[in-house]
Amino acid sequence: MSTNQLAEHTQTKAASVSDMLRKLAEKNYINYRKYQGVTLTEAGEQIALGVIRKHRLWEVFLVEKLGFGWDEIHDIAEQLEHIDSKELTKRLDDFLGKPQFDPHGDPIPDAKGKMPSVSYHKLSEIPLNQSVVMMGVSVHSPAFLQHLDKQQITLGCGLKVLEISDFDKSYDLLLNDEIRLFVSNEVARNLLVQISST
Amino acid sequence: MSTNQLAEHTQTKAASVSDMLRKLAEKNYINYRKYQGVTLTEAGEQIALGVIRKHRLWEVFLVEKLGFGWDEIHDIAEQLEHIDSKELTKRLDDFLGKPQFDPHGDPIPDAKGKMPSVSYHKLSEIPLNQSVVMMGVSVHSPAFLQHLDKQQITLGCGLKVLEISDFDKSYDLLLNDEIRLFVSNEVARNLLVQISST
DNA sequence: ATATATTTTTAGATTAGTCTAAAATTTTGT
DNA sequence: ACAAAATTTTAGACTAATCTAAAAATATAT
Repeated sequence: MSTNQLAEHTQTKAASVSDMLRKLAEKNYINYRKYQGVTLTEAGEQIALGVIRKHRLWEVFLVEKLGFGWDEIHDIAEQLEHIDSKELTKRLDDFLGKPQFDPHGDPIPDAKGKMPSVSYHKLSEIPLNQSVVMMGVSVHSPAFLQHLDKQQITLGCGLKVLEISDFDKSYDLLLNDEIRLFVSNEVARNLLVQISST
Repeated sequence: MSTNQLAEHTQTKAASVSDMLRKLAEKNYINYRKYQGVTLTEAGEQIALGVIRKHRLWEVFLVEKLGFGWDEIHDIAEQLEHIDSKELTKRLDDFLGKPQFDPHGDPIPDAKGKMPSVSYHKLSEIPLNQSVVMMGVSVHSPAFLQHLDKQQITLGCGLKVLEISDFDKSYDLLLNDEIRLFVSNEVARNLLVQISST
Protein backbone atom coordinates (compact mmCIF):
# COMPACT_ATOMS: atom_id res chain seq x y z
CA MET A 1 0.00 0.00 0.00
CA SER A 2 1.40 3.41 -0.99
CA THR A 3 1.96 6.42 1.24
CA ASN A 4 -0.87 8.26 -0.50
CA GLN A 5 -3.24 5.34 -0.06
CA LEU A 6 -2.36 5.13 3.62
CA ALA A 7 -3.03 8.85 3.93
CA GLU A 8 -6.41 8.38 2.25
CA HIS A 9 -7.33 5.48 4.53
CA THR A 10 -6.28 7.23 7.72
CA GLN A 11 -7.80 10.57 6.69
CA THR A 12 -4.50 12.39 7.01
CA LYS A 13 -1.94 13.85 4.62
CA ALA A 14 0.96 12.04 2.96
CA ALA A 15 3.45 14.10 4.97
CA SER A 16 1.97 12.80 8.21
CA VAL A 17 2.13 9.23 6.94
CA SER A 18 5.82 9.53 5.97
CA ASP A 19 6.59 10.86 9.39
CA MET A 20 4.69 8.08 11.12
CA LEU A 21 6.33 5.41 8.96
CA ARG A 22 9.71 6.66 10.10
CA LYS A 23 8.62 6.36 13.73
CA LEU A 24 7.12 2.89 13.25
CA ALA A 25 10.33 1.75 11.55
CA GLU A 26 12.33 3.02 14.54
CA LYS A 27 10.16 0.83 16.77
CA ASN A 28 10.70 -2.13 14.41
CA TYR A 29 7.04 -2.60 13.59
CA ILE A 30 7.66 -2.11 9.86
CA ASN A 31 10.42 -2.60 7.29
CA TYR A 32 10.76 0.75 5.60
CA ARG A 33 13.15 2.06 2.97
CA LYS A 34 12.41 5.58 1.83
CA TYR A 35 10.44 5.74 -1.44
CA GLN A 36 10.52 1.93 -1.60
CA GLY A 37 7.35 1.11 0.27
CA VAL A 38 6.69 -0.71 3.49
CA THR A 39 5.97 -4.16 4.91
CA LEU A 40 5.12 -5.30 8.42
CA THR A 41 7.82 -6.98 10.50
CA GLU A 42 6.92 -10.14 12.37
CA ALA A 43 6.36 -8.03 15.51
CA GLY A 44 4.19 -5.56 13.59
CA GLU A 45 2.16 -8.32 12.01
CA GLN A 46 1.41 -9.91 15.38
CA ILE A 47 0.18 -6.57 16.72
CA ALA A 48 -1.95 -6.04 13.62
CA LEU A 49 -3.45 -9.52 13.88
CA GLY A 50 -4.30 -8.86 17.52
CA VAL A 51 -6.21 -5.73 16.58
CA ILE A 52 -7.97 -7.52 13.68
CA ARG A 53 -8.92 -10.30 16.08
CA LYS A 54 -10.51 -7.85 18.48
CA HIS A 55 -12.26 -5.95 15.69
CA ARG A 56 -13.85 -9.09 14.28
CA LEU A 57 -14.81 -10.56 17.65
CA TRP A 58 -16.58 -7.31 18.56
CA GLU A 59 -18.35 -7.38 15.20
CA VAL A 60 -19.68 -10.83 16.04
CA PHE A 61 -20.82 -9.52 19.42
CA LEU A 62 -22.60 -6.54 17.91
CA VAL A 63 -24.52 -8.69 15.42
CA GLU A 64 -25.11 -11.90 17.39
CA LYS A 65 -25.77 -10.43 20.82
CA LEU A 66 -26.97 -6.88 20.24
CA GLY A 67 -28.84 -7.42 16.98
CA PHE A 68 -27.03 -4.84 14.85
CA GLY A 69 -27.08 -5.24 11.07
CA TRP A 70 -23.83 -6.16 9.31
CA ASP A 71 -23.88 -2.72 7.68
CA GLU A 72 -23.86 -0.84 11.02
CA ILE A 73 -20.99 -2.37 12.91
CA HIS A 74 -17.72 -1.25 11.32
CA ASP A 75 -17.35 2.16 12.98
CA ILE A 76 -18.25 0.88 16.43
CA ALA A 77 -15.89 -2.09 16.14
CA GLU A 78 -13.18 0.32 15.04
CA GLN A 79 -13.45 1.92 18.48
CA LEU A 80 -13.83 -1.33 20.43
CA GLU A 81 -10.79 -2.93 18.73
CA HIS A 82 -8.52 -0.61 20.74
CA ILE A 83 -9.69 -1.74 24.18
CA ASP A 84 -6.60 -3.16 25.82
CA SER A 85 -7.24 -6.26 27.94
CA LYS A 86 -6.04 -9.77 27.11
CA GLU A 87 -8.47 -11.20 29.63
CA LEU A 88 -11.41 -9.34 28.08
CA THR A 89 -10.60 -10.63 24.59
CA LYS A 90 -10.30 -14.17 25.90
CA ARG A 91 -13.61 -14.04 27.74
CA LEU A 92 -15.38 -12.33 24.85
CA ASP A 93 -14.13 -15.10 22.54
CA ASP A 94 -15.50 -17.76 24.92
CA PHE A 95 -18.79 -15.91 25.35
CA LEU A 96 -19.28 -15.83 21.58
CA GLY A 97 -18.42 -19.55 21.23
CA LYS A 98 -14.95 -19.01 19.71
CA PRO A 99 -16.26 -17.93 16.32
CA GLN A 100 -14.00 -18.49 13.29
CA PHE A 101 -15.62 -15.88 11.04
CA ASP A 102 -17.10 -12.44 11.50
CA PRO A 103 -20.51 -11.27 10.18
CA HIS A 104 -18.95 -10.36 6.82
CA GLY A 105 -17.37 -13.80 6.45
CA ASP A 106 -13.86 -12.59 7.26
CA PRO A 107 -11.69 -15.08 9.18
CA ILE A 108 -10.88 -14.30 12.83
CA PRO A 109 -7.24 -14.90 13.86
CA ASP A 110 -6.85 -16.99 17.01
CA ALA A 111 -5.04 -15.77 20.14
CA LYS A 112 -1.71 -16.78 18.53
CA GLY A 113 -2.45 -14.78 15.38
CA LYS A 114 -3.23 -17.82 13.22
CA MET A 115 -6.04 -17.32 10.67
CA PRO A 116 -8.50 -20.10 9.83
CA SER A 117 -7.74 -21.04 6.22
CA VAL A 118 -10.29 -20.02 3.66
CA SER A 119 -10.71 -20.73 -0.05
CA TYR A 120 -13.15 -18.17 -1.35
CA HIS A 121 -13.76 -17.35 -5.01
CA LYS A 122 -15.38 -14.33 -6.54
CA LEU A 123 -18.83 -15.19 -7.85
CA SER A 124 -17.70 -13.59 -11.12
CA GLU A 125 -15.14 -16.39 -11.58
CA ILE A 126 -17.51 -19.31 -11.06
CA PRO A 127 -18.64 -21.33 -14.12
CA LEU A 128 -22.31 -21.24 -15.13
CA ASN A 129 -24.65 -23.59 -13.30
CA GLN A 130 -22.12 -24.37 -10.54
CA SER A 131 -23.82 -24.43 -7.14
CA VAL A 132 -22.01 -22.29 -4.57
CA VAL A 133 -22.52 -20.98 -1.05
CA MET A 134 -22.18 -17.30 -0.23
CA MET A 135 -19.26 -16.98 2.21
CA GLY A 136 -18.23 -13.33 2.33
CA VAL A 137 -17.85 -9.95 0.71
CA SER A 138 -14.80 -8.13 -0.57
CA VAL A 139 -16.33 -4.69 -0.02
CA HIS A 140 -17.67 -3.63 3.38
CA SER A 141 -19.42 -0.35 2.58
CA PRO A 142 -22.85 0.04 4.21
CA ALA A 143 -24.33 0.82 0.77
CA PHE A 144 -23.14 -2.50 -0.69
CA LEU A 145 -24.23 -4.50 2.36
CA GLN A 146 -27.67 -2.86 2.39
CA HIS A 147 -27.99 -3.60 -1.31
CA LEU A 148 -27.38 -7.29 -0.57
CA ASP A 149 -29.93 -7.18 2.24
CA LYS A 150 -32.56 -5.89 -0.18
CA GLN A 151 -31.87 -8.79 -2.54
CA GLN A 152 -31.95 -11.25 0.37
CA ILE A 153 -28.35 -12.26 -0.28
CA THR A 154 -26.96 -13.30 3.10
CA LEU A 155 -24.00 -15.28 4.39
CA GLY A 156 -24.64 -18.96 3.83
CA CYS A 157 -27.27 -18.65 1.12
CA GLY A 158 -27.03 -20.86 -1.98
CA LEU A 159 -26.29 -19.29 -5.36
CA LYS A 160 -26.01 -20.48 -8.97
CA VAL A 161 -25.09 -18.38 -12.00
CA LEU A 162 -27.67 -19.11 -14.71
CA GLU A 163 -26.49 -16.59 -17.29
CA ILE A 164 -24.27 -13.57 -17.79
CA SER A 165 -25.76 -10.87 -19.97
CA ASP A 166 -23.82 -10.08 -23.14
CA PHE A 167 -25.15 -6.56 -22.93
CA ASP A 168 -23.87 -5.33 -19.53
CA LYS A 169 -22.22 -8.42 -18.00
CA SER A 170 -24.92 -8.49 -15.32
CA TYR A 171 -25.75 -11.78 -13.63
CA ASP A 172 -28.90 -13.86 -13.71
CA LEU A 173 -28.81 -15.89 -10.48
CA LEU A 174 -30.76 -18.61 -8.72
CA LEU A 175 -30.94 -17.94 -4.97
CA ASN A 176 -31.43 -20.91 -2.61
CA ASP A 177 -32.60 -23.06 -5.55
CA GLU A 178 -35.82 -21.07 -5.75
CA ILE A 179 -35.59 -17.38 -6.47
CA ARG A 180 -34.47 -15.70 -9.70
CA LEU A 181 -32.32 -12.68 -9.06
CA PHE A 182 -30.47 -10.16 -11.21
CA VAL A 183 -27.34 -8.47 -9.93
CA SER A 184 -24.81 -6.18 -11.55
CA ASN A 185 -21.34 -7.29 -12.53
CA GLU A 186 -20.04 -5.04 -9.74
CA VAL A 187 -22.02 -7.06 -7.20
CA ALA A 188 -20.87 -10.39 -8.63
CA ARG A 189 -17.24 -9.33 -8.40
CA ASN A 190 -17.59 -8.51 -4.70
CA LEU A 191 -19.40 -11.65 -3.59
CA LEU A 192 -17.12 -14.37 -2.19
CA VAL A 193 -18.40 -17.94 -2.52
CA GLN A 194 -17.35 -21.51 -2.06
CA ILE A 195 -18.15 -24.44 -4.35
CA SER A 196 -20.80 -26.61 -2.68
CA SER A 197 -21.27 -30.34 -3.11
CA THR A 198 -24.97 -30.20 -4.08
CA MET B 1 -12.84 18.35 44.77
CA SER B 2 -9.62 20.34 44.90
CA THR B 3 -7.12 20.87 42.12
CA ASN B 4 -4.59 18.66 43.90
CA GLN B 5 -7.12 15.91 44.39
CA LEU B 6 -8.05 16.06 40.71
CA ALA B 7 -4.36 15.85 39.84
CA GLU B 8 -4.00 12.80 42.07
CA HIS B 9 -7.04 11.09 40.54
CA THR B 10 -6.00 11.78 36.96
CA GLN B 11 -2.34 10.93 37.58
CA THR B 12 -1.16 14.36 36.43
CA LYS B 13 0.23 17.48 38.06
CA ALA B 14 -1.75 20.35 39.56
CA ALA B 15 -0.49 22.69 36.85
CA SER B 16 -2.03 20.48 34.17
CA VAL B 17 -5.32 20.39 36.05
CA SER B 18 -5.47 24.19 36.35
CA ASP B 19 -4.87 24.50 32.64
CA MET B 20 -7.53 21.95 31.80
CA LEU B 21 -10.05 23.58 34.14
CA ARG B 22 -9.57 26.85 32.25
CA LYS B 23 -10.28 25.07 28.96
CA LEU B 24 -13.32 23.24 30.30
CA ALA B 25 -14.68 26.53 31.65
CA GLU B 26 -14.26 28.10 28.19
CA LYS B 27 -16.40 25.28 26.78
CA ASN B 28 -18.98 25.84 29.54
CA TYR B 29 -18.71 22.39 31.01
CA ILE B 30 -17.72 23.73 34.45
CA ASN B 31 -18.23 26.80 36.59
CA TYR B 32 -14.77 27.89 37.55
CA ARG B 33 -13.45 30.84 39.51
CA LYS B 34 -9.72 30.79 40.08
CA TYR B 35 -8.71 29.51 43.54
CA GLN B 36 -12.42 29.12 44.36
CA GLY B 37 -12.98 25.57 43.18
CA VAL B 38 -15.16 24.11 40.52
CA THR B 39 -18.67 22.71 39.89
CA LEU B 40 -20.20 21.10 36.83
CA THR B 41 -22.60 23.14 34.71
CA GLU B 42 -25.85 21.50 33.63
CA ALA B 43 -24.21 20.67 30.28
CA GLY B 44 -21.14 19.24 32.02
CA GLU B 45 -23.25 17.19 34.39
CA GLN B 46 -25.21 15.61 31.53
CA ILE B 47 -21.98 14.63 29.81
CA ALA B 48 -20.59 13.19 33.05
CA LEU B 49 -23.80 11.22 33.68
CA GLY B 50 -23.61 9.81 30.16
CA VAL B 51 -20.09 8.54 30.80
CA ILE B 52 -21.06 7.15 34.21
CA ARG B 53 -24.03 5.40 32.56
CA LYS B 54 -21.76 3.72 30.02
CA HIS B 55 -19.18 2.80 32.66
CA ARG B 56 -21.74 1.10 34.87
CA LEU B 57 -23.56 -0.67 32.02
CA TRP B 58 -20.27 -2.12 30.81
CA GLU B 59 -19.50 -3.25 34.38
CA VAL B 60 -22.79 -5.14 34.41
CA PHE B 61 -21.86 -6.70 31.07
CA LEU B 62 -18.43 -7.75 32.28
CA VAL B 63 -19.81 -9.45 35.40
CA GLU B 64 -23.17 -10.82 34.18
CA LYS B 65 -22.17 -11.90 30.68
CA LEU B 66 -18.43 -12.49 30.76
CA GLY B 67 -18.12 -13.78 34.32
CA PHE B 68 -15.56 -11.28 35.62
CA GLY B 69 -15.34 -10.70 39.39
CA TRP B 70 -16.46 -7.30 40.73
CA ASP B 71 -12.86 -6.61 41.68
CA GLU B 72 -11.56 -6.98 38.10
CA ILE B 73 -13.81 -4.72 36.07
CA HIS B 74 -13.01 -1.10 36.88
CA ASP B 75 -10.02 -0.59 34.59
CA ILE B 76 -11.66 -2.29 31.62
CA ALA B 77 -14.90 -0.32 32.08
CA GLU B 78 -12.81 2.85 32.26
CA GLN B 79 -11.77 2.16 28.68
CA LEU B 80 -15.17 1.00 27.45
CA GLU B 81 -16.93 4.05 28.90
CA HIS B 82 -15.38 6.20 26.16
CA ILE B 83 -16.84 4.27 23.23
CA ASP B 84 -19.00 6.79 21.43
CA SER B 85 -22.27 5.37 20.04
CA LYS B 86 -25.75 6.22 21.30
CA GLU B 87 -27.15 3.19 19.51
CA LEU B 88 -24.61 0.87 21.14
CA THR B 89 -25.43 2.14 24.62
CA LYS B 90 -29.15 1.72 23.97
CA ARG B 91 -28.78 -1.83 22.68
CA LEU B 92 -26.36 -2.79 25.47
CA ASP B 93 -28.89 -1.51 28.02
CA ASP B 94 -31.65 -3.64 26.43
CA PHE B 95 -29.37 -6.68 26.19
CA LEU B 96 -28.60 -6.44 29.91
CA GLY B 97 -32.30 -6.02 30.82
CA LYS B 98 -32.12 -2.31 31.62
CA PRO B 99 -30.30 -2.79 34.92
CA GLN B 100 -30.71 -0.11 37.59
CA PHE B 101 -27.55 -0.94 39.55
CA ASP B 102 -24.04 -2.02 38.69
CA PRO B 103 -22.13 -4.92 40.30
CA HIS B 104 -20.96 -2.66 43.16
CA GLY B 105 -24.52 -1.52 43.89
CA ASP B 106 -24.03 1.92 42.31
CA PRO B 107 -27.12 3.34 40.58
CA ILE B 108 -27.07 3.56 36.76
CA PRO B 109 -28.40 6.83 35.30
CA ASP B 110 -31.01 6.36 32.56
CA ALA B 111 -30.62 7.73 29.02
CA LYS B 112 -31.88 11.12 30.24
CA GLY B 113 -29.31 11.23 33.04
CA LYS B 114 -31.79 10.47 35.82
CA MET B 115 -30.44 8.30 38.65
CA PRO B 116 -32.61 5.68 40.38
CA SER B 117 -33.08 6.94 43.93
CA VAL B 118 -31.25 5.08 46.64
CA SER B 119 -31.28 5.25 50.42
CA TYR B 120 -28.19 3.46 51.59
CA HIS B 121 -26.72 3.63 55.09
CA LYS B 122 -23.27 2.74 56.26
CA LEU B 123 -23.34 -0.49 58.26
CA SER B 124 -21.44 1.42 60.94
CA GLU B 125 -24.51 3.63 61.50
CA ILE B 126 -27.04 0.82 61.92
CA PRO B 127 -28.33 0.01 65.44
CA LEU B 128 -27.47 -3.36 67.01
CA ASN B 129 -29.67 -6.29 65.99
CA GLN B 130 -31.28 -4.43 63.10
CA SER B 131 -31.62 -6.73 60.06
CA VAL B 132 -30.25 -5.13 56.91
CA VAL B 133 -29.44 -6.11 53.33
CA MET B 134 -26.05 -5.44 51.80
CA MET B 135 -26.62 -3.01 48.89
CA GLY B 136 -23.26 -1.52 47.93
CA VAL B 137 -19.76 -0.43 48.80
CA SER B 138 -18.27 3.01 49.23
CA VAL B 139 -14.77 1.91 48.31
CA HIS B 140 -14.08 0.08 45.04
CA SER B 141 -10.46 -1.03 45.47
CA PRO B 142 -9.78 -4.61 44.37
CA ALA B 143 -8.24 -5.30 47.79
CA PHE B 144 -11.44 -4.33 49.63
CA LEU B 145 -13.69 -6.23 47.21
CA GLN B 146 -11.53 -9.35 47.43
CA HIS B 147 -11.60 -9.07 51.21
CA LEU B 148 -15.42 -9.09 51.08
CA ASP B 149 -15.34 -12.11 48.72
CA LYS B 150 -13.26 -14.05 51.27
CA GLN B 151 -15.83 -13.30 54.00
CA GLN B 152 -18.69 -14.25 51.65
CA ILE B 153 -20.14 -10.77 51.87
CA THR B 154 -21.92 -10.20 48.57
CA LEU B 155 -24.52 -7.80 47.20
CA GLY B 156 -27.93 -8.79 48.55
CA CYS B 157 -26.76 -10.80 51.52
CA GLY B 158 -28.45 -10.32 54.91
CA LEU B 159 -26.48 -8.77 57.77
CA LYS B 160 -27.10 -8.00 61.45
CA VAL B 161 -24.73 -6.27 63.85
CA LEU B 162 -24.57 -8.37 67.01
CA GLU B 163 -21.91 -6.42 68.87
CA ILE B 164 -19.26 -3.76 68.45
CA SER B 165 -16.03 -4.44 70.31
CA ASP B 166 -15.06 -1.88 72.95
CA PHE B 167 -11.43 -2.72 72.28
CA ASP B 168 -11.03 -1.94 68.55
CA LYS B 169 -14.54 -1.02 67.37
CA SER B 170 -14.59 -4.14 65.22
CA TYR B 171 -17.93 -5.72 64.32
CA ASP B 172 -19.43 -9.05 65.28
CA LEU B 173 -21.95 -9.81 62.52
CA LEU B 174 -24.56 -12.40 61.61
CA LEU B 175 -24.49 -13.17 57.88
CA ASN B 176 -27.66 -14.50 56.22
CA ASP B 177 -29.10 -15.35 59.68
CA GLU B 178 -26.60 -18.20 60.02
CA ILE B 179 -22.93 -17.38 59.96
CA ARG B 180 -20.95 -15.47 62.61
CA LEU B 181 -18.46 -13.08 61.08
CA PHE B 182 -15.97 -10.56 62.43
CA VAL B 183 -15.05 -7.52 60.39
CA SER B 184 -12.97 -4.44 61.10
CA ASN B 185 -14.47 -1.02 61.72
CA GLU B 186 -12.95 0.02 58.40
CA VAL B 187 -15.00 -2.64 56.62
CA ALA B 188 -18.21 -1.69 58.45
CA ARG B 189 -17.80 1.96 57.44
CA ASN B 190 -17.54 1.03 53.78
CA LEU B 191 -20.46 -1.35 53.56
CA LEU B 192 -23.72 0.23 52.35
CA VAL B 193 -26.91 -1.42 53.52
CA GLN B 194 -30.66 -0.96 53.57
CA ILE B 195 -33.00 -1.72 56.45
CA SER B 196 -34.95 -4.89 55.67
CA SER B 197 -38.46 -5.76 56.86
CA THR B 198 -37.55 -9.20 58.32
C1' DA C 1 16.36 8.86 -23.22
C1' DT C 2 14.92 12.51 -21.30
C1' DA C 3 11.53 15.87 -19.98
C1' DT C 4 7.40 16.02 -17.41
C1' DA C 5 4.27 14.47 -14.05
C1' DT C 6 3.51 12.12 -9.89
C1' DT C 7 4.69 10.52 -5.50
C1' DT C 8 7.19 10.76 -1.36
C1' DT C 9 9.98 12.96 1.95
C1' DT C 10 11.78 16.88 4.51
C1' DA C 11 11.56 21.41 6.69
C1' DG C 12 9.32 24.37 9.43
C1' DA C 13 5.01 25.94 11.69
C1' DT C 14 0.89 24.94 14.64
C1' DT C 15 -1.86 22.85 18.28
C1' DA C 16 -2.88 20.25 22.39
C1' DG C 17 -1.43 18.29 26.49
C1' DT C 18 1.96 17.78 29.63
C1' DC C 19 5.87 19.21 32.78
C1' DT C 20 8.95 22.23 36.20
C1' DA C 21 9.72 26.39 38.48
C1' DA C 22 8.12 30.67 40.00
C1' DA C 23 4.42 33.73 41.35
C1' DA C 24 -0.10 34.51 43.32
C1' DT C 25 -3.56 33.36 46.51
C1' DT C 26 -5.62 31.09 50.30
C1' DT C 27 -5.37 28.56 54.64
C1' DT C 28 -3.39 27.56 59.12
C1' DG C 29 -1.45 28.27 63.57
C1' DT C 30 0.02 31.03 67.22
C1' DA D 1 -3.72 39.57 62.90
C1' DC D 2 0.00 38.16 60.82
C1' DA D 3 3.70 35.03 59.46
C1' DA D 4 4.41 30.62 57.66
C1' DA D 5 2.67 26.83 55.15
C1' DA D 6 0.01 24.95 51.69
C1' DT D 7 -2.45 25.25 47.50
C1' DT D 8 -3.34 26.98 43.02
C1' DT D 9 -2.23 29.43 38.96
C1' DT D 10 0.87 31.28 35.48
C1' DA D 11 4.93 31.30 32.54
C1' DG D 12 7.76 29.05 29.69
C1' DA D 13 9.61 24.70 27.83
C1' DC D 14 8.96 20.08 25.76
C1' DT D 15 6.80 16.28 23.06
C1' DA D 16 3.86 14.22 19.73
C1' DA D 17 0.91 14.55 15.95
C1' DT D 18 -0.57 17.10 12.55
C1' DC D 19 -0.41 20.54 8.55
C1' DT D 20 1.47 23.33 4.24
C1' DA D 21 5.04 24.26 1.12
C1' DA D 22 9.25 23.03 -0.90
C1' DA D 23 12.64 19.63 -2.21
C1' DA D 24 13.90 15.00 -3.60
C1' DA D 25 13.04 10.75 -5.78
C1' DT D 26 10.53 7.84 -8.82
C1' DA D 27 7.39 6.81 -12.66
C1' DT D 28 5.47 7.97 -17.20
C1' DA D 29 5.11 9.31 -21.94
C1' DT D 30 6.67 10.71 -26.18
